Amino acid sequence: MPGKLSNINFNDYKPLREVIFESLRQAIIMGELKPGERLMEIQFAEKMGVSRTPVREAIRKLELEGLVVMIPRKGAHVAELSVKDIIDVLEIRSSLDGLATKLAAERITEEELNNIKNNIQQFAQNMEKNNVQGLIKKDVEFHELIYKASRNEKLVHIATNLKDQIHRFRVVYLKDYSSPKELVKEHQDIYDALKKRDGIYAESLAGIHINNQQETMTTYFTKNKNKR
Amino acid sequence: MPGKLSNINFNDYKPLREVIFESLRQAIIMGELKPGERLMEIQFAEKMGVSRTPVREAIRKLELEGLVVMIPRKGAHVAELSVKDIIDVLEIRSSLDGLATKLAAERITEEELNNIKNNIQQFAQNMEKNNVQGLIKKDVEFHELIYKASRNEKLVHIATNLKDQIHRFRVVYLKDYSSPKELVKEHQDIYDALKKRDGIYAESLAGIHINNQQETMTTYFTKNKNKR
DNA sequence: ACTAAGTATATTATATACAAAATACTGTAT
DNA sequence: ATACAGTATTTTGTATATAATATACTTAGT
Repeated sequence: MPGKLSNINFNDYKPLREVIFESLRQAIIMGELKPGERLMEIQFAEKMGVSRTPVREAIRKLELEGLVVMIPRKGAHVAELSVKDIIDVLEIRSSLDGLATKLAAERITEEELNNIKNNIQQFAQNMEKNNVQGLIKKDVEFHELIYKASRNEKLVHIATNLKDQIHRFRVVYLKDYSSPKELVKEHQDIYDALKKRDGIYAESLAGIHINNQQETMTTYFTKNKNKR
Repeated sequence: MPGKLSNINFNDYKPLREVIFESLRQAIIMGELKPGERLMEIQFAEKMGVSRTPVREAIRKLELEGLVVMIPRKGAHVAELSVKDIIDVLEIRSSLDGLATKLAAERITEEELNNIKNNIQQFAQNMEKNNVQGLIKKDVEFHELIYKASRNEKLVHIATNLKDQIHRFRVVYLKDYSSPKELVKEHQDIYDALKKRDGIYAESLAGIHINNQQETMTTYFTKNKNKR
């Protein structure tokens, strides 16, 4: 068989519902669809030039993921984000990041350690350039790298979901209230612990790292209470 | 307004898709639908006397929950359970049970503590009667009580999902390989720590509790390796 | 018997249709 | 103006229809 053909994947068909699912999901995570905003099937179907059926199926999945709330016979709307919700998510993340980092300390490869090293470097570069969007991206990536190194797919899945649930909000507060310098220091410390394969220390550092974020976030909310 | 009427909830309408979702979900968790078994829309639709539409929507949700795997254009089947999957789930549970128990130590009410006390008592009764089904039920309930006391709804949601993903399997191994006496002791210790509001100790006990289950499970698999 | 091509059947993916409920609108009475 | 009843419109929930793909079933050739 000619080499070229073997590179083509004939099985990359993706159902419409999946495309729509990812599209709506992204729109919610990125804040284009605001919390509380109604999701009307016909509207999306027409905008995308498809029928209601695949849109409905996409919304069902988003509902289970917690990004969308359904009220029978009334329809779906983007899930609201209360302060309690965000604290709840960060509480869980603190624990799961600890676990992921502990597992990563046992299972991470040299290559993966290098990827993390590079990530920290790039984070620092974005910091110098005052590139907030880039900072967020690299911060998200840092945690993804560690989760992947844990070799626990379900853990990756849950963490991704939790991260996405509060991403809309992170964009807001990370911009104004966190200090990237501290973040980069914390990332560096975690990396060092991973490199030394010190699971217990890495675990506690990761937990503290998220707890710090929780505090930053709480500060943000007490200062901006009036805006709500 | 007459008192009687106010007790009636006119808003208890549940869409068919939800009924079907829960029904299929239960069938998978309880093992009536076996891992790998195909889920064909028409079949279920006819059996339940409905159209394919609500069945499809139910399956989409089950897919996101991880109980069902979809292959485009080929259909859905009940997710298989590898040993790795179960270890992964228990790894996460160990961490989350620790978290839930720590939080519960801070937030649990006297009434909830009593419920746990009763639960342990009932567990012991089932043990004397050699009632395996009852044991499993009370064991599940014990953990549910603690999760609820954590006052973190998302944590409850995730833990429920994880629990259900491996429930089919638990039924098998808990019957033959775990020693209820140790379980009751561990539950009792966790209860004592909660009562004393000793979060740190309660957390570590809860983690160990799940790790023990993981070991029991590993033993089960090494002994039954040939059967697979 | 075993394979391969061709055909029939079953199943999924999507679109459309229709009933029932929710929402928006309109006009009337106060 | 405000509240309310009644109607029109929109939207959801479910059923059905249709096209495309996948699976099962022949049957011819070896």
